[in-house]
Amino acid sequence: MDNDFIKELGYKSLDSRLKRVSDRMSRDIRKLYKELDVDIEPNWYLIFMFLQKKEKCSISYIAEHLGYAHPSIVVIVKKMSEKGYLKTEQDHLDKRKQIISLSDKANKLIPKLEILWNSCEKAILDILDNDLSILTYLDNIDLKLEETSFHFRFKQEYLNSKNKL
Amino acid sequence: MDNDFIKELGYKSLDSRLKRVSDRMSRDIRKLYKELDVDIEPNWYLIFMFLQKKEKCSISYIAEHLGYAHPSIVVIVKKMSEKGYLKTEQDHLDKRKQIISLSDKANKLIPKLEILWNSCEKAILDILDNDLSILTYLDNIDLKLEETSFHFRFKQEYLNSKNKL
DNA sequence: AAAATTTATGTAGTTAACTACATAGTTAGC
DNA sequence: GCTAACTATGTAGTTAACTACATAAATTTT
Repeated sequence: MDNDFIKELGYKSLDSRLKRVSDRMSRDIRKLYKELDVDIEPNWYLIFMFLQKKEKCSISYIAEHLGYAHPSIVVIVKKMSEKGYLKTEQDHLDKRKQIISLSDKANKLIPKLEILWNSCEKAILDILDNDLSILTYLDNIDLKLEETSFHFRFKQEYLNSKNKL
Repeated sequence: MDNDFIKELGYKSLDSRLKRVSDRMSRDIRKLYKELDVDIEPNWYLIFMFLQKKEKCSISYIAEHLGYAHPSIVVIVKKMSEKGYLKTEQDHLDKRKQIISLSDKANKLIPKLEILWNSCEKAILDILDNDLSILTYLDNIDLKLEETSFHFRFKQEYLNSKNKL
């Protein structure tokens, strides 16, 4: 874009900037999934991959390790189960827990999904010009926000400004 | 987070990673706005700032220069007008167009908002460790996606993979 | 000058995240 | 062993973006 106001604002609009990029990417991913008539939602890929690695685990375990709030995972797991991609069994020791795992249907589909995931990966690598150092910056942001939340930082800066007046 | 699966996936989950960071930031910004009982929505700041610069312009002009779809702007402008922060008049030459500008109420509030925006800015600068080079990477991603959409890139990679089989 | 196309705005419904709240089961403290 | 606190899951409603469609006005084509 020629006159991109958000870009012009620089770091001031960092969150809008990040949101805009990720929104564009997920929109385009969704578009191709639709075109190819894939039966799964784009945002299920993290759950598929995580369960490939972990095999069996509970909803809150998934939420914690993906860094999402648990209701987000509850909703995705519900949809994936309805489509037959997940098996759920109750934990015998702790009856509150649901033990989630991939179904046979999921395991059969995964090779096809992997072609899709790998293509997406290549497209990402391409837009990054094979330079992965942006990840270092993202790691650092994550680290800083873990240390002290953005809410706290923002609030402190605000209170400082008020005191100076 | 100790075991962060999204981080572990690296560039493969770039879009989820970007989304997660921006979501966290906007959530925290919203939280402080609520705490301080500010009468405006966090995502209005781009419109306020843009109209400070442009003074008068149409909805689609705003949409184009912020890089959003027009209905997003329509909705925000509607809410801001209802709260009395925007004036709208019909363009005499082109009766389809609405000419939008900041109201007196908006101009009176802006000094207070600027304290907030500046504090947010400082917090962002702080999490970036005063190193703005992440912006260069984002600029580059924007540039690449402008050249060739992510949808096209992803599709090409997918078709290539299919042909190789 | 009529018809076709394009542009500006608006509306309705979708998505993927969230918070706040509810409920049931588990663990800890006394 | 009862009560209180915590944990796992689930539900309802919110948010900010979107697409698809609708309509009216302006512009272009024929």
